[in-house]
Amino acid sequence: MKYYQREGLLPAGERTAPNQVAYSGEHVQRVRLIRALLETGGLSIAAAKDVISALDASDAPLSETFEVAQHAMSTPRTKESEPSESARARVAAIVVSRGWAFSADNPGIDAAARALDGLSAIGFDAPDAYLEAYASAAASAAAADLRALSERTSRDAIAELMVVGTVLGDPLFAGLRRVAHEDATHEMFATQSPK
Amino acid sequence: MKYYQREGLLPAGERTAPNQVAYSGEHVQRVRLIRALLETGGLSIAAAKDVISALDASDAPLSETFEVAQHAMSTPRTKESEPSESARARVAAIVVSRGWAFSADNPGIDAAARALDGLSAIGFDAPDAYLEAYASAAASAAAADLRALSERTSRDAIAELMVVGTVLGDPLFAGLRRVAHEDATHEMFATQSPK
DNA sequence: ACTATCGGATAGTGCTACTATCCGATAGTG
DNA sequence: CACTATCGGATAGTAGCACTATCCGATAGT
Repeated sequence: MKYYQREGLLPAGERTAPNQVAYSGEHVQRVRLIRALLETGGLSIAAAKDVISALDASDAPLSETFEVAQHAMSTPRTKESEPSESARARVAAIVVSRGWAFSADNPGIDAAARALDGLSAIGFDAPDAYLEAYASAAASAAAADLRALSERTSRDAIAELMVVGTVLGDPLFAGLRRVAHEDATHEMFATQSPK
Repeated sequence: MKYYQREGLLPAGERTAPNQVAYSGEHVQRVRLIRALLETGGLSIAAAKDVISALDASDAPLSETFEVAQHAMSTPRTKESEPSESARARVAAIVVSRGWAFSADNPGIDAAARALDGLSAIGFDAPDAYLEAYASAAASAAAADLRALSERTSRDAIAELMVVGTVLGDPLFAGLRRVAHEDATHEMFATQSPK
């Protein structure tokens, strides 16, 4: 906690006396947020710092705040190698066919392309139907994110949800997909008894 | 590379002479797979080792192989705290309402619950519609995974795709969701010029 | 006055994922 | 057949990250 303050993640508490500091409920919430970003979102301290300072910069335009969140997520813990050009083209093709507007340097393209490269390392060249299913799942999730955003009124509340939702949406999906997998395999290997 | 051999991720090459070793194309595929697991999948060396030794254990039952993959993904880089009981209940309710069969200790439940906790740390209590959207996205992805599996014939090929697909499906989705986000925000902030 | 506690600063720790160096032996070359 | 260059293998060292422990001076309470 003193460590987080040092790193600039957590503001100092309110001075009540020269050697006493009081922490409000807001601080507690902030700590929870930091831990969620670090543990659940898998961000590094540096990335989390970028995210929370974007949250606190209430005067920055929303689009900029969003970019910070996108960027924080693509700060990998281990260095990432370049995806193959064919995988990138594959992803771009699927995305274009869905009519999405995107810029060529969107790091999501590379991230998806790297996943495709990994799959082809075991000889699985993802068919269009597979990619389409994932793209459509991603579109549904993104649409849900947007709807959630539109229900908030204040600029700060929108910025917060935008940033945190960007980071925490992935683990939310990942967890649910794992449960869905278990359900699917229950049917596949009917050997184990259900629930 | 020698490091990977030391850690048991990569088998030794074929001896051609007492001090010469030849590497086949299989080795380079294996290296690609390892790097995909580590960099793209975000696994630790230890988790990747579990995964690849599960792949090589061709005689283990498929359900067991699958569990190894599930477990490897839930080996976090930073220690994870317990999710709140209410968030767990929330996830369980959504999952039950979809009629999924799952065991109470499925780590996906906790992962999703932690994400929910993080969201509520900024005052966002995910509405049912939001969770439903993510659950349905997860179901579609899981179904696509299953279909891909069913197109492979040999037991080894199925095990491989099961394990690697479990690990790499998340980053694939994550990348695509980020592109979808950019598309969505393009419409939201019509200030920047498209493409 | 006296001690106990607090905030703040500095230095140290444990872990992970590599990387560099050394060494003895063999492969290729004249 | 000698000589050097290279190779695999083993051991030790490194860099970065996320903390954690210790010290210190000052103030709060008795």
